[in-house]
Amino acid sequence: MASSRGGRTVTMEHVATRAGVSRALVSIVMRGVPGASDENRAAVMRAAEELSYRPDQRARLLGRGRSQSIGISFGLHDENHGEMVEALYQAVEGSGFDLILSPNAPTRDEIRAAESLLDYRCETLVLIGTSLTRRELDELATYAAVIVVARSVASPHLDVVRTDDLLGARLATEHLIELGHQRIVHVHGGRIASAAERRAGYRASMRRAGLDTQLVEGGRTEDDGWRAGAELLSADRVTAVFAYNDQCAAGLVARVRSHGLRVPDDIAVVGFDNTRLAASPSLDLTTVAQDSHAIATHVIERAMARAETPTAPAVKVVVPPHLVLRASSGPSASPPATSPRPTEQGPPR
Amino acid sequence: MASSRGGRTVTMEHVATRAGVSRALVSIVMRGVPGASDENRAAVMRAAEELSYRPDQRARLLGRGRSQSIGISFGLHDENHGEMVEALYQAVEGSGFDLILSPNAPTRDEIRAAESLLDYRCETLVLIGTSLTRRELDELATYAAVIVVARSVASPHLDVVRTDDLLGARLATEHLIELGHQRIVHVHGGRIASAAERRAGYRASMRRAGLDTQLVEGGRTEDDGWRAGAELLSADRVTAVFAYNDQCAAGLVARVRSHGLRVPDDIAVVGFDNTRLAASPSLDLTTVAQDSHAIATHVIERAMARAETPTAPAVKVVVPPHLVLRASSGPSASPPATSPRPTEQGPPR
DNA sequence: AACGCACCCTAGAGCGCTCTAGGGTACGCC
DNA sequence: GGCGTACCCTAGAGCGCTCTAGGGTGCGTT
Repeated sequence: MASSRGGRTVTMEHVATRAGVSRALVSIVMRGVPGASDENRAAVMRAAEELSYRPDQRARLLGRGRSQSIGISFGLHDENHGEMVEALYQAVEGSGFDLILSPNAPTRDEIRAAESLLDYRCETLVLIGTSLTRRELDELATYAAVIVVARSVASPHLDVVRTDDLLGARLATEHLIELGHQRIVHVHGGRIASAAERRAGYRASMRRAGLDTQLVEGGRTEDDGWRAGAELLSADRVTAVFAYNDQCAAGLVARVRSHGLRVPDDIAVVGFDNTRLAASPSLDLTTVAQDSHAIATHVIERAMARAETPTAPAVKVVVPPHLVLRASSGPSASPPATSPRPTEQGPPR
Repeated sequence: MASSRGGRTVTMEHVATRAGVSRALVSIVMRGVPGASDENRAAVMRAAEELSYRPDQRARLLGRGRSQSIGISFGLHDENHGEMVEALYQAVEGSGFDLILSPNAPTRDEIRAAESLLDYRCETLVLIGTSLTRRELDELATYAAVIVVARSVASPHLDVVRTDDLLGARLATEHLIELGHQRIVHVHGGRIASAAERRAGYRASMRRAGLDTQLVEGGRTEDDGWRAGAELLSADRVTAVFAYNDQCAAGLVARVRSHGLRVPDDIAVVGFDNTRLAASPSLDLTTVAQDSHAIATHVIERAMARAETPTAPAVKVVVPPHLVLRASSGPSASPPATSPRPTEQGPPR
């Protein structure tokens, strides 16, 4: 329609000519900075509108000395990362910065993803849940400011923004304790990012309550949860589980349900991350929610600060999560303690 | 490190100086085109290496007349889109084209996503599973070539690459029929993209087998499946279900299992899309797999062709899917045929 | 010796912006 | 009238590339 000037792209020059002003003035108007009369401003806007002109982002960034863009590396298949990315888009709004996405996936490793970001001259690299080694991260940090999200790294060159996993785990565990559960198992995440912190939180809460800890190897996927579920079924008198994350919890729930047990009546389950999955009616999972908006805001803030003063010492931000109560956790069906056989229903024992 | 030249970015100029040649020669070498002696080529490569120089992608694209980049709009939270994006990255490899991602999400609508792509002067817009109206699509098509993936649009301006949903639905349905099922319900997708085709495929297969069709309103999410599951439970003698997609199937399975029914013994289930979910051991879902690699290859091919001849008539490519057999489908537990009351329930027709 | 022809290489003009420097004007003030 | 000050506006030099035109060189031919 009023579009691309007969196939060719419309440039600032066209707008300038049409509005009867210089290119520079068009630039001023398009950037929304002061320095143009209201009349001309209107004229330029109209001309731009009529030609449906949109400034070329590449040229704009090139012309400006700096790129004002933030590169995001994220896991294409990780639902949490999706949430983070969405929050980042909201947080960056109106800051003048631009987000450039570079996904990593089984067939596209993180190094690759990061390099492509570097090629676009991003001032800052935001790596969500990265599994790069500290060495690789430090190397990257020589090319651009690096911000690590959702994982803790003790490098002096790297800013880190992450959820307080320890606190999250404590919230989850204490919730179960308050419900009267005593045999609470943690299906943990092994060596995955933040799994250690979650274990520590679980342990701390259990110890404080004078309860025995019991760990079962889990992981991040439903498969892992499914497998852990089998182990739980053969364990004795477990009435509650705190899983490494929602997906793991989902697999676990599926397994115990397939054995005729009820959630939460026979076994209460709490997850972590508050993914879409957790909210689904088939699961309705109590879980620990990361505050992705707060995290995103911090990330953008850090990214902009870094862009100004690249050499400032690394900043570590820890954001508290909160518990989201749903149906999967409930009071322990078993009488508080001492009774011999708490569960009457569960066949597998 | 050997990095960014004391904080400042290293440009072609630096490399040229260090290698003792002109900028133009560096350009030639970096682009890998003929026109440089082996000696100089080596010298430039070495200099670039030593300075760890990487060409600025923005400048490169700007300098070249065309952008050689393909914009991808995809659903940030849609697992299938993730698969497609990954396949696209593989397909674009070595073509000289670049992919630019722009996600859409609840807080970032598709128009927004597409516009940002336009700002980067993408030559082609690839819209995965778009829900834009045909009018909006045509409008977009005036700015750039548009390729619609995973949805059929009958516009003369738009290339379309999609899975043969009708065939997929037939594969699924006929599989269940061959297993001996007769009361096969389709939990459908309403007005969602490609839902109509899947319904049609289901109907066609059922009719051909002389069986009565029975539709239940489903949707794309687990919630939808969960709800549909309830309806199924109250329906009589349904032995098999073909669900709109895997997520819907998952919710449905969760529901029927929670009522003590077994999959596939009491009820067989087939999904669509072959998502990660379908492969998880807790589901182990028979499903229809889209051939995302074939689709991606076609998309890239189309994108490049479009970039050359923008005015060529629209091309519609339909890619056949295939059935992936897993545990969720199995022989019908109910007696083969002749039973007296085929349809006692099915209102929708 | 003059010419044709590869083959390398470089100068320099863009690409579509941004932004600094500086040129006008209009107005208020002494 | 001279001067300072605001305010608009424009020329033009980049930003870091690409790519066309054209300048050498060396070598084989006539």
